[in-house]
Formats: sequence, structure tokens, C-alpha cells
Amino acid sequence: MSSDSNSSIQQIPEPTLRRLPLYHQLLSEKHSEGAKNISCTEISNILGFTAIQIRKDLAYTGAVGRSKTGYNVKELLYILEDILGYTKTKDALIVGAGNLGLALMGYDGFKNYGLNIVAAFDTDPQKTGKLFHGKAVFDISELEKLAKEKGIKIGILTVPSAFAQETADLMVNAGIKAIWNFAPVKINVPDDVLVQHENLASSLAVLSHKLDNLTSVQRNE
Amino acid sequence: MSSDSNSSIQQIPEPTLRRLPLYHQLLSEKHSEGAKNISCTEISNILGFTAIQIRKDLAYTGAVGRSKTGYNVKELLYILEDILGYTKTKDALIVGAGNLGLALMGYDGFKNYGLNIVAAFDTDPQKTGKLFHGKAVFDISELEKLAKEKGIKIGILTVPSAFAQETADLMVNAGIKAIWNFAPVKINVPDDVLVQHENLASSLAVLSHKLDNLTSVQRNE
DNA sequence: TAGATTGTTAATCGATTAACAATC
DNA sequence: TAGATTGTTAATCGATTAACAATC
Repeated sequence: MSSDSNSSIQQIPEPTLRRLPLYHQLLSEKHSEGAKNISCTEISNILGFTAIQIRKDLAYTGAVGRSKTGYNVKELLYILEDILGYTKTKDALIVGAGNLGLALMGYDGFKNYGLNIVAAFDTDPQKTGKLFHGKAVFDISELEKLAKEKGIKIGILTVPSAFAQETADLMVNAGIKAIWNFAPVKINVPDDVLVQHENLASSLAVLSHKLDNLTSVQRNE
Repeated sequence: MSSDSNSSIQQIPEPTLRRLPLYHQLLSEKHSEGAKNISCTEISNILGFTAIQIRKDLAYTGAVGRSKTGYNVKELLYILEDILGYTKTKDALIVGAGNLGLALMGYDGFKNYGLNIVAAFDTDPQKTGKLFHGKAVFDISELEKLAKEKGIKIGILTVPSAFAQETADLMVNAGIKAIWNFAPVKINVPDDVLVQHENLASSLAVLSHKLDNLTSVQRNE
């Protein structure tokens, strides 16, 4: 049964997966408002996706709705929390205690997503040995020891681009199996380690490009 | 000629647009190393995309390569900087001086992307009237005045989800035309305002889901 | 010249959207 | 029952990949 659910989870397409947290957020809001059921039409009106797309997305999660009434809010919420891993807390480390790293260290929102940031690492003696947002910053030389001791598999990489690769290597050595990379460069890792890119430059490119078009269209009107 | 380039830019697909900053980053590295030309094969080896995809992406930018030699590094760099808007600096405001907002305010990288963060806004008296990373945090009531005075069109939204919509409304009133939304909720804005979502929860969902599959596969081996 | 490389047209693949049957 | 809503199969759309001609 559990291996069965694993294999079905495996084939959730990434675009769908990226929308699931939005459904979850809406569902938990509705739940706290006391809603018992919710239909795709209602979700569609609020989130702006088509009802068909929502139905298809939810089908991937294995959720089952009922004609006329829609989906049970509580049940759907549990299913989403399970798939998104919000129920079982996962420990993570931050490497690079610059502005972004420290901000992520203090970002309360992660708790809701089942992510527990244990500590951060840096080379700067101005940072190491101190607490930020109640969490310790250690020297990078301690990374391997602490990661292995606590069996931590997730690392958040927030060093400058120039140091991204060598830092990633250290993380791999320390047994990290998933790297959330905030540096805008590609990093090479062994096959059994996965990298998730978070590229603010890419998002900004989309934004500024759309804005360019918007203003150039308005000029021509 | 300039309207011509606008209409051609307009149809760059978003996936391509998101890859352009990575090409730019690589090109600027190669340029500083003194490289004169670069081929798709070489880019492919470094970034891990297929050479065909890279050629297609670059075709969208209007860049022209030469058989056998590839693309001129300097020329391609200029084209990318132009399309990505790195050459002309755009002013932006941050609304929400929490951890994430303050981090983005201090994030040096934005300069390279042509984004100049002018100031931040918050309601918290502990924050307002002070400088962070050399930039001022004003009370939210000053938003409209300052935005209009300086003609600022880009706003970065980093308030808690619960306040995202009302804050977005204030930004729209202040004349902001592009909102980079870091709150994990949908916000409603008029048609002439664009919203770019930056959802860390979505990325984290993809990461943790892939990690789940990775570990469950390894268990079954 | 031969071979590497670009640029373009066609084929494939996957996600979104549409259509419609099933059901409460 | 009638009508709203789910769930599924088919059609469409767009991005990626493949094939190949053009070119330096």
C-alpha cells in the first residue's frame, strides 16, 4: 500500500506539484473558516486556475470528490499535507550566512512546510560562533561532523556564485542528498544528489521583460 | 527598428526567458576569462542543456552565430544584457521589512540585474525611520508619495500572507505596475498591473517530493 | 576539401483544455 | 427528477528534441 502510494506520487508532474502548495494554503484557510466541502469551481474562482485543471491536479493526489458537493476540505487538506511532506519535519542546514542565508534562517514560514533549519555555516569569523534568529552559525569546517551526526539530508546553498561549486562539494561530502541552490550558477553533483535551483535572476527576467512589453504596448495605444 | 525588436522580444517563451540569465552568467564569466567565441556545444557541456535547445533559445534573442566558430562572446553578452534589461537600471520598492524584505534590500546581486532598491516600507515603528543596509525604511503611509514622486513602477511584496492583498492594493494605488510577490497567496490586481509569483513553498514542494522518491527508490534497491 | 557548427523545418512529447459520460 | 459536479478520454497547444540542409 505504501509502496503503491509512492509509485503514484512519483508521477505527479512538476507543474502540478508547484500548484499543490497553493491549494493547501487555500484549503487551510477555508478549513479554519469552518468550510466542510469545496468545489473546483470555488477554488477556480479564488485561485484563477481553470476548474478542469484543478480537478486534474487533485486527481494526481488521489483525492476523491463527490458529485454536487465537491471535495471534503479536511480530507483534502490531509492528503495535500502528506504529499507535500508538511507532516513529517525534515531538518536542513544553511551554508552561507550572508543576507539571504540569514533571512532564510529567520523565515518562520518554513515551519509550516515541515522544514526545520537547524543551523547555518559560514567562513566569516564575524558570523561564526554567533546566534542569528536564535540559531547558531558554525564554521564551515564543522559542516561534515554536524550533518553526519544529525543525519541531515537537505542543504540550502546561499553562498556567492563564485564559491557555489566548492561549497556544494563540501555539502556532498557531508552526506547532503538534496541541495536547494540559491546561487545563479549550475553546480555539478553526483547522480544520487539532487539539486533544486531557485533563481531570483530568472524570475526577475520574466518580470522585467513582461513590464517592458506592458509599457511598450501602452506607448503604442 | 526599436518597435521591431519589441515585437520580437514579446514572443520569447517563458522557459527560454528563464534560461537567458544562466547564459548571461556563463558568458560574462567566459568574457572575463578572455574568450572571444563560444559554441553551443561548449555551453551545453557547462550548463547541461542540449546544444539544440541552446541554439533555439539564442535564436529567440536574435543573436547570430557563425558556423565552425560559434557565437561572439562580447556580442552575445550585449544582446542578453539588453533583453534582460541589465543595462538600464530600474528603481524598485520593498513593502514589508521582515526578514526576507530586509535580506532582499541588502542583496547586492540585484545591482547586476539592473534592479535598484530605493527604499522599504513597513508599519512596525521598530523598523520605520531606520536604515538597513544603508537604505531607509519608511512608514507605509509614505508609500504613495514616494512612489509617485520617483515614478517607481516595481514593487517587491514581502509581507505576511494575511496582509498581502491589502498591501498589494496600496501598491496599486501608489502607481506600482509590477509586483514581485513573495507571499504564498494569490493577489488580485487590475489588468494593467502584473504580478510575478515567487513561491518558495512551491520550490520546496518539488525538492522534498523528489527527495522522497529518491530515498524510496534507494530503499527498494 | 572535410568537418564542425549554425539555423530551420519536422517529429515528438507532455501539459492544458475541451468534451462528455457518470454520479450524487 | 434535474442539475451541479466529478472523473476520464480525446483534442489542442506549446516546448523540446530530432533531422538535416546551409555555411564557414
